[in-house]
Amino acid sequence: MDEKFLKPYNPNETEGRIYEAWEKSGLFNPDTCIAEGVTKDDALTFSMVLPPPNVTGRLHMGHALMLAIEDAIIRFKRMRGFRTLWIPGTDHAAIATQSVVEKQVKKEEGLSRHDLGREELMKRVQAFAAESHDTIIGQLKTMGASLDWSREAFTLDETRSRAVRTVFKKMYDAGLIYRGLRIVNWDPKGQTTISDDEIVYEERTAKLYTFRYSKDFPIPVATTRPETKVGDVGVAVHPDDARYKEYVGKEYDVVFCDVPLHIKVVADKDVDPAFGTGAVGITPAHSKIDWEIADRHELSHEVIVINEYAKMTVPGRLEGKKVTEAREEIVEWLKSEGLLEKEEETPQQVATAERTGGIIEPLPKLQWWIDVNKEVPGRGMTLKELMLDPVKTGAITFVSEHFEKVYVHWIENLRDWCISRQIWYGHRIPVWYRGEEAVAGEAPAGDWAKDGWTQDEDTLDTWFSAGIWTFSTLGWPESTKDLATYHPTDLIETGYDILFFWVARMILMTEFTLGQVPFKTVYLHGLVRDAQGRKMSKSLGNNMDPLDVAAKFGADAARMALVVGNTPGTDMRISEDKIKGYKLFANKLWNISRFILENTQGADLAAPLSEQDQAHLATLDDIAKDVTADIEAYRIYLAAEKLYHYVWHELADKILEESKPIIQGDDAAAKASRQALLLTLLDRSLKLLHPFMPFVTEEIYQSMPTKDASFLMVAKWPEA
RNA sequence: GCGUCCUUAGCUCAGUUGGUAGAGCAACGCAUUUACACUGCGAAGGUCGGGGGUUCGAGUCCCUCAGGACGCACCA
Repeated sequence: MDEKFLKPYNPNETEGRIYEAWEKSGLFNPDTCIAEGVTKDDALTFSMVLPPPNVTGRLHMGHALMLAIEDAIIRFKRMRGFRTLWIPGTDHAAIATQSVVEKQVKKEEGLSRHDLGREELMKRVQAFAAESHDTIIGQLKTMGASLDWSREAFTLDETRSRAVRTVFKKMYDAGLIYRGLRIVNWDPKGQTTISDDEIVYEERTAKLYTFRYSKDFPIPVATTRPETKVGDVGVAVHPDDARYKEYVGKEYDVVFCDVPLHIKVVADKDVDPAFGTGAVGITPAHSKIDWEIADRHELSHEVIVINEYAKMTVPGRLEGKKVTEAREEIVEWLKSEGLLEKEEETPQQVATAERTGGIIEPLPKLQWWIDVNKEVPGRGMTLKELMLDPVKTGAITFVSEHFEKVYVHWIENLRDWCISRQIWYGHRIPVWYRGEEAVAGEAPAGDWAKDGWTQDEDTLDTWFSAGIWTFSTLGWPESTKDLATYHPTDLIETGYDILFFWVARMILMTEFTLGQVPFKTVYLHGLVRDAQGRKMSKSLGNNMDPLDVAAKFGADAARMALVVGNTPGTDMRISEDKIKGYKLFANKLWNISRFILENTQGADLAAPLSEQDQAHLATLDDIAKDVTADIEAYRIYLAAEKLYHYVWHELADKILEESKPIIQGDDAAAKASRQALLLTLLDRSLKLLHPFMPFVTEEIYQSMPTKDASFLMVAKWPEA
């Protein structure tokens, strides 16, 4: 027996060394597996992309959970003989990354991005991204992820950039990408547009003011934003509202807080007669719904009274004031003029930017959009329908079916996707202008700048490049062998919090570009919370660093703790106590091995098994059958638990105890049978446990007399 | 407002297609130079949120009520 078993299992001495050996073997790469005869040339494929972590810093426990699940599945498939590919990569994460660096520069040097300029800021961001990338790759390896590093990708590298430009052009030519002036979600803090999904609503109480534009104006109007009223061009009431019927169509000129306004009364069914006074002041430039109402009634869109810095632009007393100051000023003015009729508290959902926390200012802006309601040429369906179709037909299934309902509900409410951002880090919009001319896709031939062309200043939403990840990582737009072999991928595994951001966008982009689903199955995991059930956050100081956890208890223990009993789609709680329990389990397995190896020296593996021992073998066969079915059905939380239970309470507590007198006894046949049994049971247990605890099982396997492959990682899965 | 999920042992959670309730941790009793930086054995603990229905049979399906979490939404 190897002397290493005389000491308790020490993951710190083992895990790094094992990972290095795996990596060196090249067996994470399916091509090597085929070359070495581990995988058959014509084996079924199983492919998966790693959801690329943002290059914004370090990995958290959510990432560790993701890796534990995905690596378990990939290792299982690899051992079962599948041609298995798991592609690693990282995401440039546009706004997220740029804002981290901007904050850093502001803090350390007191400079804004405009002080630095586009080129210099990009240098800083790229340096930061490179550093984050290296940290993240190290963390992925620490967790034991068996990713094929030869195929690593980055959402902003050359191959992926080309894919982005190609998809953009294809959509542009199909008339699905358009440039349009609309009300956007403007983040004054981040100085960029954001999509609807990047908004976080915060519940606050606001004041609802009821007022009249002037003493002789016939209709009182309610608002929570008096400062926007200097931009009003109309008042809308419900068509059936008897109170105001006589005024519909009439026009009024008023002077409101020194600003001359021309107000037309219109009837629109979107107005709720029961709310406030049943009349809405229409501010087309600073409210989405007002813009639409103005559209329907041919009211002017031109009146803009707030700028990108959330400051007033109307000439006079309000000019240059922040919106909050202007609000107070106007309320004072209304009071002094006797125009304020009521002031009441009302609950309000304030739209804020997810990344910066800035309060969203709706502004009209010329932006790039993806039209989700227009028929896709040649497909007979809109993008919305293309997103729904594979889910409805079952081409894509969700591991927890209820997410299918959530997904459908979201799509039913989906509007056009704003894809342009006014930041610098990301894929520059591939459109070049010269006068009235515009070309999309690739830059005009020759020295285009000299020829009078300029490229669009904006960059693309980071989810645009993330949306094509399943095929851009396989080399598209080249028709590569990888693409033909591994796409559609089999499984996407990610957090439910990015179902809309990412999963939905991948379905959209892939259906459009390839006419394929990006993946066949969606497995969504929940949030990792602390022992009290709170979200982990910097401000609470309850963050757990996967690296610290791995250093203290071992990556195997962390992985087991994250997987056992954690049903897909539901949040889980993690504590050091729980992880410690699985460190003890690793040690238990270690000692089981020590006992078995110590007591089976020189044993005959082919010895005939007694009836009792055959029964023990059959028990494990049943477990193996169960576990295989569980993992195939993505119930890996059950598989891991069953194995834990078997190894500890069946193999150790019952069979090992029962074996002591047999091995020390005089019945040579019984002893030989039992020795062969113990080695077989241990061998199979190691194989079954490997996907969940890859390091300790590999380390033991290397000392097993039953060793039948270079690495346990590529040993054959025990099929009953 | 629309939608989704949760409520099972003191705590955290399982319970795959309906067949007389399970695990981990905690707590209790006992054992222990044992393969085990500990571990083993044993006992205890639940009217499965309330009510109703379908069924030979419901933690599991349907309805309803209550409490909690979350997602979406242009209520000015």
